[in-house]
Amino acid sequence: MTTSRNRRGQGGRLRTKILAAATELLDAGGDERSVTLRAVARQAGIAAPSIYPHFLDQPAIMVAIVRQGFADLTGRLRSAAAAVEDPLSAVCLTYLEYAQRHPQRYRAMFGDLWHPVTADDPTTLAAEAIRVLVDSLTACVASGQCVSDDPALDAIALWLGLHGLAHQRAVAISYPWPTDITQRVAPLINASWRHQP
Amino acid sequence: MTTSRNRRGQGGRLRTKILAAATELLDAGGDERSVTLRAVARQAGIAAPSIYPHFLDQPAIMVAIVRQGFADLTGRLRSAAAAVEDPLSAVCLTYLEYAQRHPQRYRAMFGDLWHPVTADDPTTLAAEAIRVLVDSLTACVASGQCVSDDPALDAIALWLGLHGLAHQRAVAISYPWPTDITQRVAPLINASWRHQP
DNA sequence: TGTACATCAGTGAACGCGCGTTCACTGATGTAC
DNA sequence: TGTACATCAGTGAACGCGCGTTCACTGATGTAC
Repeated sequence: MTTSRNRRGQGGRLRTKILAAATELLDAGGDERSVTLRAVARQAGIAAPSIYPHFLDQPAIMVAIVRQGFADLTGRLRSAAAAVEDPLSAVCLTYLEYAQRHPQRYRAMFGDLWHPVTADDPTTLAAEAIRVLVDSLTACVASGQCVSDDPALDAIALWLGLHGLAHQRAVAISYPWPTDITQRVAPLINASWRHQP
Repeated sequence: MTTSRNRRGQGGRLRTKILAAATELLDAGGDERSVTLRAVARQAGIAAPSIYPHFLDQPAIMVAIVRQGFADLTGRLRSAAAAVEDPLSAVCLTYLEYAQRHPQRYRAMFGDLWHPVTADDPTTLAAEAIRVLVDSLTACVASGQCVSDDPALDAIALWLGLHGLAHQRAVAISYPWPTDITQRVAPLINASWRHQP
């Protein structure tokens, strides 16, 4: 892609390129096994050892993808939560939309075994995204549009339903889902906490 | 393990042993990447080429594990569905129990990308298990214990909720789930279709 | 009953491959004087 | 303004490893006669 090397002091730019190449591989391959260090280097058009100044080792690349995915998802959810009308629904739909738009990334984020090691491991990152849901539900209850005697728990239950749909959609690409499953299932999932009009 | 080779005509027995070894590896390793052909051979205490008379190639081993898992799960669900009292709840709890007892197998069954190739590919096998849920819900409606205007769709929605919980529990082993999450979430999930007593 | 032989379960050694990682390097870029 | 030099981005070749798979084989088991 780029024809010349980065200028002095701009070496960090390659990191972005590497991460983009790795994400492309994940999205295309549909399997994190295809995100090997050498494959990433090939995709980025660089020599394999050039990755090391930017990533400690091969797993670090996957970790970076997952972190970036969570940052992206959380950002979108926060934007949705700022909607004036029915923010809770907006958050739910945004969540499902993200998973549908980037199924492989979603799978990598939520389908991998989570190894809590550092402060910003996937568990923590996921909790951040879920917190947006909790806050939305809490606000919904506070405004009297929803009812719940335990918003935190109900939000987790709601998230489990969303995750079930999102994950299974990301996995079973060829399963003959009804095309309107989101519209039909999403209301069912949170019907318990929502006043019927 | 076994000290002598199988007798003539009993060669098929090794297949069982290989499959058991592969399942042990999956359960222990927590990652299907550890189920390599050579690792399976080591675990079974045999030479690597000895696997070939029983499995076409390495992926065939994983396929066999998944198929066996679905057969096991579907069998348990059918038993639960035969319960005299509240069969639908029994089916749901059995489902969650299976996933909790064999998290790695559950992940392999439902977390992998599903490639529909043959008539008994994972999609079909999963549909068989889900059918038990559909039938239970339908029976529940027929007996007047539940209400639903579209049992097939509601059953899928119910399954998505179950799957969300089961899968996430299988993945986030260290996540601080409330210990009573099954009891608290399961009723929420299907509250919409169940008459309150 | 004994023996030659076909069959079958399982093995050991070897292959080529892609992987992650290391090492010494190249050559352009900026800086000190 | 010119030049020597340190720095930095990125490379090419090589390593050892575990992998999936192949091949020719061994030796026990059953069977035909």
